Amino acid sequence: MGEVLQLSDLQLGLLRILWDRGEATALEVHAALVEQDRGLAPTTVSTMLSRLEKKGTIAHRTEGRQFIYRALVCEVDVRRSMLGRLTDYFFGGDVAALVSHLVEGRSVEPDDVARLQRLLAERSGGAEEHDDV
Amino acid sequence: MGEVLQLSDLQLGLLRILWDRGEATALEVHAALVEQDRGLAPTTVSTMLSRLEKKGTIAHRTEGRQFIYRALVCEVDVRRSMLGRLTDYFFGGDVAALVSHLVEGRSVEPDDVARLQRLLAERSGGAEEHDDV
DNA sequence: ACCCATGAACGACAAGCGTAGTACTACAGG
DNA sequence: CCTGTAGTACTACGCTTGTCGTTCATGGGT
Repeated sequence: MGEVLQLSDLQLGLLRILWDRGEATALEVHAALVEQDRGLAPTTVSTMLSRLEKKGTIAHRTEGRQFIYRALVCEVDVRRSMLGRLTDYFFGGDVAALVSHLVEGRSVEPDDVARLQRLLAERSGGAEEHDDV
Repeated sequence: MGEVLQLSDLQLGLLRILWDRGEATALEVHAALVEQDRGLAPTTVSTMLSRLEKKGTIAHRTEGRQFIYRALVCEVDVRRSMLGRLTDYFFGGDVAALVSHLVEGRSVEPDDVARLQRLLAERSGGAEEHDDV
């Protein structure tokens, strides 16, 4: 349905800030960026924000002379879309293959394994159908 | 420890071809691209290949007057690196969280769930240590 | 009524990507 | 020896990103 969104690091960073706080002025976004050691000039942030808006990813309303931005795409969608791309690319769209890869990799702790087992059990025992993501 | 590789779609596509066949001339790469409906001029492919080489991602040797390219990075590394980026970004580096997200998503079939359960069982019961990815 | 500060708008610029045409080189066949 | 041809090198162009500086508008304080 919606276009496949292809976001860069910085763009994702801006979005994340908007997701985290719902709305923010350009200056707030800038401040947040600075806090995460991402030091950019305020104007740079504004520029990025405008461009993102032009693409329809975010929008703003005006309050006094400040712009208050908010995201138009939700994190889940972006996440899904970017993950989907990777999945398609490296695993031919086979999500299970991707999961295997992850589980086989070194970075899953025993605790997590247990957690995932529980999750899968729920899933397979599953008469329950959740619609939420 | 190498640099974090940030590859675009097309770049990944070229790499994939090299990974699949080990080595290939520019023309072979072009042909392969065409086969996957990615119709580009041969010169475009060459250009891309050179740029990739300049960045150290691939290399070539000369045979006659043809260049035979091969990848200098392996698929596993690229996969890991790109996946890692996403994981860090969307799940704070928590691979298990990513796996949860995937499993909770709609696209895992019952068969796969079973497969994954087996995998996890192996993993938790696991005395066996495989080194391969 | 005037000036200043604050913040948006506009313009600029370098680098990298996707795309491709044209120039050059060197081997092969006559 | 000369030429055709195959295949790389060079150059170019438009577009997006990251990065800002500079200008412009406007509302608030004196």
